[in-house]
Amino acid sequence: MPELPEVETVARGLAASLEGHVIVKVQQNRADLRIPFPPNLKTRLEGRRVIHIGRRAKYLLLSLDDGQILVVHLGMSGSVVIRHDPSLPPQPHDHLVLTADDGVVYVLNDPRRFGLVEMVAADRLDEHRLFAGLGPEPLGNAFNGKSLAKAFAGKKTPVKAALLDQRVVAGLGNIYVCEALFRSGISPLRLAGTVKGAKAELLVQSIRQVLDLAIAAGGSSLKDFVHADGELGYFQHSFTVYDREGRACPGCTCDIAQTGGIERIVQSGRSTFYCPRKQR
DNA sequence: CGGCAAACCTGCGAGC
DNA sequence: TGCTCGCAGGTTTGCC
Repeated sequence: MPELPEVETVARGLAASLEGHVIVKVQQNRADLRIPFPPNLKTRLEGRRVIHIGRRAKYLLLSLDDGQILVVHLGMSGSVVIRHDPSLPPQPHDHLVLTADDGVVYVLNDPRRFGLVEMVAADRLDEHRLFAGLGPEPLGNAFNGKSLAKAFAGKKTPVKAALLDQRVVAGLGNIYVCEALFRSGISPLRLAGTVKGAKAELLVQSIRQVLDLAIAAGGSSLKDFVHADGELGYFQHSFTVYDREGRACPGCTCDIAQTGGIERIVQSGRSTFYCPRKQR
């Protein structure tokens, strides 16, 4: 489900409620998601205070008072929701349930189980296998036209696939890559190595813009994404190309009956939505 | 090494 | 109504 804006939205919602509180009870309902849960997770979490909640790429980071970080990835279908009424019945696919010292309950639910939970020492986070190869944060200072062009240099893969590569830039997924490419007027079929100079700079600005707007909208709620507080994001109403096959391209003045509007193609096994007239 | 398809798993909507 | 098929926001593996 979630790309960077959705994970950022969840992190902010959790921070507002859970930061500063002690985890008093942990209920783990299965042994693994994509990978096994950390051994002795219950023992390692109970009694710990959550001192900070942040995000790196698409990973939620819950910093604990013992120097460890609880790392959570939501995969395609994961969510973390706050359950203020602990008497509510558990839902299918509730895999991990944390109770805080104020009685508030936090539930990790993930039907497809593509997500993961890991425990990492804070001072070793960057060298951990999940984080060691990650590219720069797209909203950070290290990400700019020059650095992106450098990461693209010599790549023969389509720019769409290159932007989905978390080693190039960390946090983009299928939706926001499609949207950013549309904003920059770059065809998803163009080879990454040909995107440089002013084009690379424009692409960087397009990525930043679409992520900023999506975060301000609380992310995108397609099927099942909800904020930690249960609210829906609404950026899906602002999609220009994603999931809009056959619809008019905003800014295209040509006749949609003749052009067919937004097109859907498959690249590396995943849907790409774009306008072949505006994106070159 | 680079690039792509397939695999992991469940749910849902479309179409017959 | 009920079935089958295809597709879904991610990442890793293994093959060419």
